[in-house]
Amino acid sequence: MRIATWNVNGLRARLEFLVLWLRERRPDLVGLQELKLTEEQFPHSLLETEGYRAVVHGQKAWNGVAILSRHPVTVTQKGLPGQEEFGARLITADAGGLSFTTIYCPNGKDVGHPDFPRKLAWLETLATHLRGLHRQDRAAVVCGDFNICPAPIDSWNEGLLRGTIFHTAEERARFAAIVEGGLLDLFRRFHPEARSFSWWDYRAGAFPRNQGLRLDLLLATPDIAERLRSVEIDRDYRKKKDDRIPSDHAPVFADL
DNA sequence: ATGTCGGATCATATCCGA
Repeated sequence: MRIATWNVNGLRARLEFLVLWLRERRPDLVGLQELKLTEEQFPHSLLETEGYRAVVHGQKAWNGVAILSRHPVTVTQKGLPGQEEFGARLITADAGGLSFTTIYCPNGKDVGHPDFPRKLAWLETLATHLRGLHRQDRAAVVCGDFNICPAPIDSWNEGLLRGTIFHTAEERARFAAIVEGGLLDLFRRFHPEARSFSWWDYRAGAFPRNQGLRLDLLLATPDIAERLRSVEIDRDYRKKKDDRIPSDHAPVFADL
């Protein structure tokens, strides 16, 4: 089974890219973030012709998450309870014999911005919510755009950026509390030393210079980590394809 | 070079968020 996460940065702008990727990689289960559309605008029928059912938690213009599945999928949660005012950023479904959650963490903007403490509170709420979810003691995946560099190795320049957004001790402590609830970072488990990134700013030639961050993660319970065969950051799909503009995030996928 | 995107609007140019 192939599971994946991808921040598409606007599904309507990325639809051709998404279809090409689905055809080439054939994932079974995909968490998508930053749809930037309402559920009514979601291209259900087009994706059905590609072999995918979808559950969607959307909103106008911003945020929005969805789960695509080649197999039957049942939504069990839309939205992070208590944090709804921060937008449509969480969805959970049962599919493929596991609980699959995808999240889009608030960006936080910078450490002095009012959104920064709100981001920390959102992460604390997520940790508490996931502990409740995982108390059911079943196979679970939590994936998405965490908007955190989990460790110095996950940044192109920790020395320059330490203490700035994505690189603070406060964010890393909230992230540690999430994984300490019983989740493993599949990419880091499979590639303990790799300096690989999943996001590169559109500006300043960041992608050709490989000035990126690893913000997009597949977390899973230990029973799933035991089944892990490979994990890959799909850097090819951060590249322009013909005249199509890529998302600023690459997909990440794992084979179980 | 804070150099680019996607989406919305008091729209065909400018803003906001990332």
